[in-house]
Order: sequence, then structure tokens, then C-alpha cells
Amino acid sequence: MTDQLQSGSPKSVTADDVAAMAGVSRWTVARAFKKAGSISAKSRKRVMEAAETLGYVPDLSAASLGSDRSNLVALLVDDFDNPHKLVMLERLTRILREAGYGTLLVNMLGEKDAPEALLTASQRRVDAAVLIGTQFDEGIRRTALGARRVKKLIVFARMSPSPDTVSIGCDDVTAMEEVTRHVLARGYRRPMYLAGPDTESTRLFRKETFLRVWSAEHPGSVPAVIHARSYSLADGRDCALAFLRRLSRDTRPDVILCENDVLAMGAMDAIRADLKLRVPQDIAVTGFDDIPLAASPAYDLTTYRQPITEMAQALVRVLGTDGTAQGTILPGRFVIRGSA
Amino acid sequence: MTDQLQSGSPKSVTADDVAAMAGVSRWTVARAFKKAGSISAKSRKRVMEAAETLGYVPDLSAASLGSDRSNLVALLVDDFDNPHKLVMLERLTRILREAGYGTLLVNMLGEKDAPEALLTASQRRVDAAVLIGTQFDEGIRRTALGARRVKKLIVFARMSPSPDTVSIGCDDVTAMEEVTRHVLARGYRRPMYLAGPDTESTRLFRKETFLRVWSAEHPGSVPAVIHARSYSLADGRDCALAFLRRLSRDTRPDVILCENDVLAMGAMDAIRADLKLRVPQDIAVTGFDDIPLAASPAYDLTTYRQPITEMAQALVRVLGTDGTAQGTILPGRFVIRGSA
DNA sequence: GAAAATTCTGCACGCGGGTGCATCACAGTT
DNA sequence: AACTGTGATGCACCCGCGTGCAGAATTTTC
Repeated sequence: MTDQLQSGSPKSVTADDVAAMAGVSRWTVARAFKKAGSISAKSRKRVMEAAETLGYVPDLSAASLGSDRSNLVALLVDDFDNPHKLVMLERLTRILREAGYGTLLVNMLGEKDAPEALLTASQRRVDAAVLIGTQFDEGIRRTALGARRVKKLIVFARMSPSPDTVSIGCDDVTAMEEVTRHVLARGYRRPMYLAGPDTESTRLFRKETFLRVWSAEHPGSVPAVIHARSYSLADGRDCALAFLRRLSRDTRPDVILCENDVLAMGAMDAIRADLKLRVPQDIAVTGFDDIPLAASPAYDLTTYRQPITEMAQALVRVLGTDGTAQGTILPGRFVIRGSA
Repeated sequence: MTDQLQSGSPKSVTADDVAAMAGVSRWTVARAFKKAGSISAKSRKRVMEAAETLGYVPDLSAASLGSDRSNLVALLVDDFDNPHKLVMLERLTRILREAGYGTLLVNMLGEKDAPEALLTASQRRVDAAVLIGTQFDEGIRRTALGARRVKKLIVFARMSPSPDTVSIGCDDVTAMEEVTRHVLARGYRRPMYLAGPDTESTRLFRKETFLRVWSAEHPGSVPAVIHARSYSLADGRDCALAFLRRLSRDTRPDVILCENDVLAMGAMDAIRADLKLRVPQDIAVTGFDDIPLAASPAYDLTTYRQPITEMAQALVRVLGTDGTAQGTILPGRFVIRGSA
């Protein structure tokens, strides 16, 4: 029993073995495994039975050598601090697998690492490289041009302006309009915006939309905007605290709109644990993403849920498209809870 | 620019192209790319320069066809509800990549799906399949025996009794002894244990260790043990609430030890939001894993950190071992915060 | 019932590179 | 100057399957 796993069968079973057993040629075996293969029902049955008893499964890495598609997509992630990434990974791996794709998970260690990360993906002949909520894409795009094996570059949960990448994301503009209107309707007067790192490559329109809608309603008033060093709980807390601590009761904001839930939770930690204030009575907070913990009574965060499932389905559609595919922008859902 | 990505170069550059440019044979090119290749410094330099200008990178899926190793490992995950998985994925993908391995992320949708999940992995000729904190492994082990292409089956962050799998995990026994002693030292008298699903295949020794240590100190007293339906925030909360709600101030536990942080947070939500009690004054709570949010003041959870980095390094070592490798049990670190 | 239109089926060749061995060049020996 | 040992290099063959096409087996048509 012990070594069955190691040396159960010296060589793995190939299409030839199945062909021999079924009394057909290797190519007929291959046809039996393609849904569109022109093959008689009889021999397909024979082949499938032989494959079953032999435990044969086609070798995809060999298959991708001959054909020009591997049914493999690389998921490039650069920020594992955000629990929302786990939601995305779950949905993407599930839906991609159901559509017949394998997923290669590549950890981008930093901006300088991006080209190499893409390279390792291209070495596996991926059908597409998907940047998941990545902050930088311009440099990556250029290396993608170099790595000829990357056939498609897809930006997921972000909007890329590059003409040769496909973006699939949530409709940030509509979303943030809704959030801002809600904040306006609740009568808040001194808003503040807590954004992520202030890099020009960030392609979110949340901040801009908020400022636009707010200013339209309150001409002349310019909300404060601060940028956290990273999208992490600790940085969100530090950043919010550093800003709020210097303000008096009258000058401090009465609502903080945050670029995502993690920053929002950090801000809530600062407000409650550090400043000993209450949410939402003293300062209200909104987030973005609706990560699982946002629903916990410990935060009870008003936030906006991205349509991850629909976005993943759109991704599958793009993968199936041969030519130049269209990007997709999908509406999410505003989730009102107690924090604002 | 737009279509460079699509059709930049009709065919990708192969070792032959590099060989032609460097004036050597294809095999010399291959040697230049292996660290141990017997090749003269001069021709290696020529080859590398040619490869550089041509933008050549060896094709790993072709390489894995010829050799018997693919430098690819499959990560099988069945529970994306736990943020701790994200920590594991980050560490594993990082360290595996640094060691030259690619990672295939496979979402196991449920217990019945496990065999098929393993199959899809084996179709890519993975060097190993790693079960990450998976609840079931016995059934999987059997299918692994069937799927001859899976050369190694590794159980990560769990202990599997199967002789033909390699387990890499945290020393649960020592860990839980430490947690229990801490609880004892703090003078708690009516403990309760909140465990995950009660399946026999769960290979954690936390519950058993807690009961053993506690009973040794308090002979005769048998702590209550309840099982949540899943390792999710909501189930932890529901389960804890259902149990606690029926108890009076005198009979309810004064400390709840939870099998992981997510359950602990769920329990804290039940205690504070539902029962309007305080943590730790009314009921203390401990977790396990030390997920990032455990450090937030909103939970401030006393917990135990698994040595993920060391575990990932141990995994790399096992992958490099050709014969039957040894499992590894590593010590973690007890993290005392305010919740207990 | 024969000819024509359709399936089926088999095959040569290729994908990009690995393995093991045979060959070759060059340095050191006698 | 002929000889040997060692490292460098080239080559045949293989990995497991896809593609495109030609030949065989059916089915359809008149």
C-alpha cells in the first residue's frame, strides 16, 4: 500500500493503450474525448469503456503542445492583504474550472517583479494572463508585448486604459454615485475620502466620482482626501488616525468614505479604539467590496458589493473569444448596514 | 501598438532560433539554461546573449513532456471562507515560486468533487498535489492512487495518518497544550470548546489535546464541546448562540476555546452582539491561526500562529526529495491578546 | 442496385524540448 | 609526436497528443 502511490504503475496510460484495448487507432481515441469529434457512437462507447477501465485521462500539457491553446489561465495577484482577493479567487477558480480552464496562481512580489511574474506564466503557455485587482498594469502591459506566449492580457476588477488589454470590472462610477447620494441623503456635511496608495496607475474612479457628485451638491466645499500607504488594515488605521487626531470635534469629518472595506475597517478601528468615538454617531464610515467580515456586527459596514460572479462569467466569455474582445463593466449592489 | 499583443510575432521563438543565432546546436542552448549543464563559458555566454536579444524563454510545458518533472504543484483548496487560506496561499505561492515551482490553484467544490479536482490537476502532470487545510483526505488519497500522474500527495496544515501521503503541519498538540495552560493559569473554570464540522476525517488534535490537558487538571469535569456546521463566521456565531442562549449566568462557560479564528470571531459576535455580554469579562475567547484581523482591536483575539513560512519551506524540501519523504511538524507561536 | 454524398478512420508530421550516448576538441602525459 | 583523459558538443529517438488530409466504410439518392 505504501508505495502504490509512488510506483503504482511505472508508466502512465496513454491514448495508445486505450486504442489498443478498444481496437481502434490512437486518433479515434482522441476524437472520442472531443465533444465535436466526428466519430461513430459505437466506437466512442468502446473507447470510453476502455478509458474507464484503464483510468485514462488525456494529458493536457501534451495537448497544449500540439494545439495553440492550453486551457490554462494565469491569475496574477499582487496584494494578498485583502480578504476580498480570496472571494475573487474562489469565484474565478470555480467558474474557470467549470468552463474547462485550469488556473495558475502567480504571486507578484512587487512592482519590479511584475515582468518576471508574467514571464513564468508565459512559460506555461497560458491562454491568458489575468491581473486581479492589480495596481500597476502599464509596465506589465509592455512586458506582455514582449512575452509572445501571452495571448491575452486581462485586467480584472480594475479599468485599464490600454487598448490592447481587456478590462472586466465593476461600474465604479455608478457605484460611487450611489454611495455618495446615500451619504448626502443622510445629511452628512463634512465628508472625507480615504484612498489607497496614490499611484497614477491606479485605475479606480471612485475618488473622482465621489468628489464630482459631492461638489455638484455642495459647490465650494472640497472634501479632504488622504491616501493610505497600502490597502492594509494597519495602514488604514494609522493613516486615518494620523489625520483625525489633529482635528477637533467641530472640524473633524462626520463621514469617511473608504476605497475598500479593509481601509474602512482600519478607519473604524482608529475611530473606536484609538479616538474612543462611535460609529456612526460620531463618524460614519463606508467601504467597498463587501468582504465577508463586513457583515459581522463588529463592523456592520455599509459597503458596495462587486458582481464577482458575473465578472468571472464575463472573463470566461472573453477567453472564448478569438479576436479582440470587448471589456465589460457590470453593476454591483449597494449594501446598507449600520456604519453609515 | 494595438495588435502587437495579438500578433506581435506569428510564432514564438524556440531553442532552434537561439541556436541558429548563437551558431550552436539546439542542445547546447538547452544546456546553457540548466545550471548543471556541461558547457563552456564561452558558448553559454553566446547562447544567453542570443536568447536575450530574441526574447527566448524555455517552454516549460514542452519541457515537462520529455522529462518526468514539471515543476508544477497543484494546490487543492476546499474552504475559501477562511482568510487564513489567503495567508497560506500567499506564502506558498511566494516560496514555491522562489524555488522554481509554478502553482496550480484548484477549487474543490465539495467532497464529491475531490476526485475530479485531483484529476484535473493530474492532467497537467503536476509534481505534487498539496491539500491545503482540507477536511477530507482519505477518499482523495484513494483517487490519487488511481491517478498515476500524481507523484506525491501532500497534506498541508493537517495531519494525515495515511502512510503514502506526506503531512506538513503545525504542532497542534504542543500548541493546544500551551493554550490550555494559559486558560488554566488565568483561572477559568467552565471552559467550552467550539470545534468545526464533526467529520472523522478531520485530522486536528486540538480538541483532544485540550480535553486531555484540562481533565488532567480538573478530574471529573468534562468541558462542553460543540461543533459548528462549517468553519464560517456565520456558522460559528449561530452555533455558539444556540448553545449559549439556553444557559444562565451561572452555568454558561467563562471561556470558549475555538478551533480557529473564524469560529472565534463568530463566537465573539454572538457573545457581544446577540447576548450583549463582554469579552473577556463575561466570556473569554481564544482562536487559532492568527489571521490578520485577529489583531484588530475589534476582536483583539488571543490565538496561536502557525509557522506558515517554515511549513512552506518544508514543502519545498519535500518536493526536492525523490524517494519517500518524511512529514514535518513545526512549532508555532502563542499570541496573547485581550480576548483571553 | 449502382453511383454519389457522407461519415469514419488512419496516418504522416509537427509541437518544443529532454535523455543517453557517440563524437569531437583540447589539454595534459609519456 | 603519439596517447589518453576530460569536458564540450551533436544527434537519434522519445514524450503524448493535435492538425490536416487521404483512404475506407456507411449511408443516401435515383
